[in-house]
Amino acid sequence: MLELIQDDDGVTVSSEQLARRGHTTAAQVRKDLSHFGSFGKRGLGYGVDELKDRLRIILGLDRVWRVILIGAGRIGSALFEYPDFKKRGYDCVAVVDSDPAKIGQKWGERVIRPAEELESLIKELHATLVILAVPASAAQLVAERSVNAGVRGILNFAPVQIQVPEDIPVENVNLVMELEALSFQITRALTP
Amino acid sequence: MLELIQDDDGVTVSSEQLARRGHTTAAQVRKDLSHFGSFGKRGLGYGVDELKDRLRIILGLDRVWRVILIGAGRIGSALFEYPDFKKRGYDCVAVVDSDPAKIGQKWGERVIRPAEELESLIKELHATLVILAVPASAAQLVAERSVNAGVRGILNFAPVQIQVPEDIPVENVNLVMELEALSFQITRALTP
DNA sequence: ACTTTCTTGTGAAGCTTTTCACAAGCGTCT
DNA sequence: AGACGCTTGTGAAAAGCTTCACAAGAAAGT
Repeated sequence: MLELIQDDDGVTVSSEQLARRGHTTAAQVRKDLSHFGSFGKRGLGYGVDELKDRLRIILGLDRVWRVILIGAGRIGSALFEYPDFKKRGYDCVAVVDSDPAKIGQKWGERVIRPAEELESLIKELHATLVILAVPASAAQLVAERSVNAGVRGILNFAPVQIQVPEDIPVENVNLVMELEALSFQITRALTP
Repeated sequence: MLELIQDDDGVTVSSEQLARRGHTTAAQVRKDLSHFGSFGKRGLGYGVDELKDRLRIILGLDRVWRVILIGAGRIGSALFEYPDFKKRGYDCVAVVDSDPAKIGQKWGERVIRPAEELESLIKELHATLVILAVPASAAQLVAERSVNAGVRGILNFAPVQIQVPEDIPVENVNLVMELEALSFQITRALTP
């Protein structure tokens, strides 16, 4: 299991220390990292700087990802304001919405564009990812349009399972499902 | 793996059909469901109504969960406005924030309460879950306070791993991590 | 140089999850 | 009633993942 390594100011860090932070075991950390080559130093651990660099490359964070935000509602605005979005290598190159009242509004430096321009924006701005922050009813169509225009991955906040070609990764974030997972765990703990 | 079954208007539904919706396999669906008893009909599939009822009970959705929203910022407001929050059995019984400028504001029928009242609100309103929509720096402390006051589960939107007793389930939602998962998958597909 | 103390990388063992495969059951049609 | 077409439930096999355990290497002290 891949866990994000939080910032650390030591010079080296051992698998044991990483395990505690990442809520896993030392053996697990070592096995995970060994899949990507062996860059630890025996007796010492992993060099923090080297580890960060390697992870950056492994996760594909050595490049800037161009993202289009689809949907300028509450969720969209929450995401847009997310503190270290750009710092982490994600550049929101456009915001689109289908509501005429919102089109033209300025969000920071971005002007909200009409949804019709989605395809042309993806192509012209070379966007690689889209964030779907639209109502469930619109999600599937917008996802298809995005993929057809060349998007490579989708972060889906709409509470539906969208169907796209297998080679397009989709990450789903669904408040109600997360809550249901909690409900299930608590319920199961009560009735064994 | 448990997948939520979307609405369906047929009378029965087969494991095959469920598998397609849930992005899994027919055998998987049958095995999952069989853990909770055998209520399918051979040759036909599962009765849609019975399936819904059973899942509702299994997931613990036959009761109303009392939720307190901690943090009335962008993310908090997006969650609060989530369409079928109450319809799905979650009742947001209070909203708290530490910003004096926000305290006293009305969100729908709820008045934003000061963060100091967290413990007393949890106890008085018998809240079972909290949604953490606070900055990363405040998350751990607020989580501990919530657990000590009797909360049973946490939905964490702060971009940190919080540490709580093992018997308290935590679901994490972290925008940047989700994006990094996409980055990783796309990168891996490009460099095999 | 040698011993001690760490810690990695990794084969092997153990465990969990997923897939396969098929008997058994249900409904329909003849 | 019997044959046929479907679909479940579930052992058994396969695949995947986690933990164990330990040789091998690296620094530091003697």
